[in-house]
Amino acid sequence: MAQKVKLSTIAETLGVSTATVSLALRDSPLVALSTRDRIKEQARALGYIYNRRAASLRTSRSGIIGVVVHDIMNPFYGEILKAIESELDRDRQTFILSNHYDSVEKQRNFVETLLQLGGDGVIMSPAIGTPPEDILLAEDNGMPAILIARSIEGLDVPIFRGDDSYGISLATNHLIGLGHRVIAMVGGTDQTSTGRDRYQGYVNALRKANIEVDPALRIPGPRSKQGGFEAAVNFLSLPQKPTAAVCWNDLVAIGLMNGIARAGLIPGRDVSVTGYDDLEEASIATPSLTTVWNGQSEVGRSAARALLDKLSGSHEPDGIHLIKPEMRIRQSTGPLRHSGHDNGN
Amino acid sequence: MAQKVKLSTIAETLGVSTATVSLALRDSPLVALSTRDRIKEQARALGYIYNRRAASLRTSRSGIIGVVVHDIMNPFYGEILKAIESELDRDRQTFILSNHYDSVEKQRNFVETLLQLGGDGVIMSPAIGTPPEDILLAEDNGMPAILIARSIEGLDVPIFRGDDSYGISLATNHLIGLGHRVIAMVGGTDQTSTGRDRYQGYVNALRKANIEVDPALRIPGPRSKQGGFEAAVNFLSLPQKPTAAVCWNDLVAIGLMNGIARAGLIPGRDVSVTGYDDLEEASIATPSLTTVWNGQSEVGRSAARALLDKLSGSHEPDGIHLIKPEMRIRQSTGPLRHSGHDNGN
DNA sequence: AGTACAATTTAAATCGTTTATTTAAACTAT
DNA sequence: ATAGTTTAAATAAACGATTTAAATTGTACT
Repeated sequence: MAQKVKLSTIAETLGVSTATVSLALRDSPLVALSTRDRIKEQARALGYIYNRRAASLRTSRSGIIGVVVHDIMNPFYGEILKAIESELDRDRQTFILSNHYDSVEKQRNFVETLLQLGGDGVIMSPAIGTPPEDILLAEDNGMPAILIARSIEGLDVPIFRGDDSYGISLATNHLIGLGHRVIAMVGGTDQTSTGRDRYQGYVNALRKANIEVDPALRIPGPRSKQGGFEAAVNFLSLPQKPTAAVCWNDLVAIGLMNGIARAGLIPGRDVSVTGYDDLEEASIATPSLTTVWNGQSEVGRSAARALLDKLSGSHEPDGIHLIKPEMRIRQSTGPLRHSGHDNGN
Repeated sequence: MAQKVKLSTIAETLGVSTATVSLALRDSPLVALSTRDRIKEQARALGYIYNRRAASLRTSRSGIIGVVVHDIMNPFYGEILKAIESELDRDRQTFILSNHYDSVEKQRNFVETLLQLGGDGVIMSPAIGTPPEDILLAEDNGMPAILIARSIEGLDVPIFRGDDSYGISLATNHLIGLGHRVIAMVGGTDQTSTGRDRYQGYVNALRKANIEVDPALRIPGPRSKQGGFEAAVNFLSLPQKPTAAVCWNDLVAIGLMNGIARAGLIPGRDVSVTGYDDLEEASIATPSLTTVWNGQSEVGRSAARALLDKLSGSHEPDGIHLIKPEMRIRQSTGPLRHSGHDNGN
């Protein structure tokens, strides 16, 4: 590798000062247009590469934004990330992505690393059990945080997420409207705000329809396709013989449908299943999945926008921003058939 | 935010020099153990945060490694990324992830950004049409590159990938062994090395079994679940009435099976379908998918390892590293039934 | 007491930018 | 011409760490 080209290399070969070069490359009107052109041309010719760490050392803006979620391979987060990416790209910000897999420690390491790199801000879907201090660590060191998808108690940081309680009640009401009375809830956990909200929404909808809430109809845990698949056994052997399932998300729903199909029943006919999120996949599943659109792209876009606005000082975001979910009715739900799924028993 | 704590803050409050503090925090034997302890304690007490950009300005090692692939939401890359992540984590390297969506320009921007940030190295699955110069840009500026999954002609950079030609011939042979003679190939593109290799493997296997290769049986294009789903229509209306499909990857296969099911046929019985990659999802699909394990975790792990070794100077990797794929037989393939999929016509 | 040696600590240069302040040159207006 | 403006470029001081040569201190031995 040839000697590294830096501002001073350009300056020397052109017989000007580094200050002039620095200003010229950033198109400052302080340097004459003709000089600017000469300098830019030379920079290109020499293959100059801007050294951001040197610059940010001086300016204390790195152009780096961190994003940490449970699992970037999970399509739910994937859709959010895609929206964040396109919003940040537009502002020419570099973003550093990480999974925390719900490990508070991994998450803290990430925030720490980001601080070391001089990150300008961070967007996070906090790990289960995140103590407020871990978020404050960022804020206190001048790196504003925005939360997505999950809240943290006792913390005043802007958050963007879907209205889970309302959303799940949409799904539940849809099933009730189809005549179902024994409706299970499959997946999720009480350890996240999202989990509690969704269960609450399910309970509320049942109550409002005067259906007794049977805690045994809840199968907590699954959050993945694999989990939903495995939960099918459990679901099919519930003594109350549910005719429908409100699932934690689309992945669980698809997994559950696969499990149900594997047992010889036809999802959408013998058992109605709703998902949550409306992933791309929902519409091509077999049967296509009735689900609730959870505004992933909206969450990602507006969280990123909020952070950028805060950084540029143009607007200070705060409080909770709830995106209104919407029902998407497809083939995985249908009217109650009186045989139920136990083959006429 | 309180005044920023830096080395000199610690030095002053303790009455030592910044040199001592710097050395102490990195556990240099040059500084007395007692002093080291005092300094570390103070650093903790003051909430000191190491400034990596300042340090790397001096040391020219940033601890940043870039990874760019087609689409991180694609589970195939997801599994590779997971392996890379865990390997880099072990070495406490930060990794910056990006999609290029097969845009050469987006990919070049990423490399450029990485250079600006002082990235130590980059792992890439190059975008379609990547000119060798774009890789050399990295190498020439002291940032070694390692390729994964896809090759680039005329470039001497280490690469790790599955043996596509061999792998796809495994799948093809499996179908031939089951009695199938009219076997379509669904998905993929000639624009990547992978695409050409896989088609070649399919052709070779057919030839070796003395089956005539009919170009019309190739449905190029699809690489996603959605794509496979849509290709079903096309597949089912081929005049040669194929009884089996070798798919580009698991996603296409699953999509295709969904499409086939939607048309009233039963995949695994009426039409045999093979996937490629052996994603987690393959085993829970309905029917479970016969596929070829493509060594994603192995590719990711060894590519990361190779880069780290190169950076540490302990070993210089080079050449092509082919991972041997393995057959995974499940329920989506079965013996040829003489009715074919056209309902006895 | 003087010397040698090891164990600690420090001063100062350096990494590649940015930016406030100066200087120099070129115009303007009297 | 001269003082006053504008415009253009240069100087030099940061930013926050690392690193090496040099200085300081302490110990041991003759």
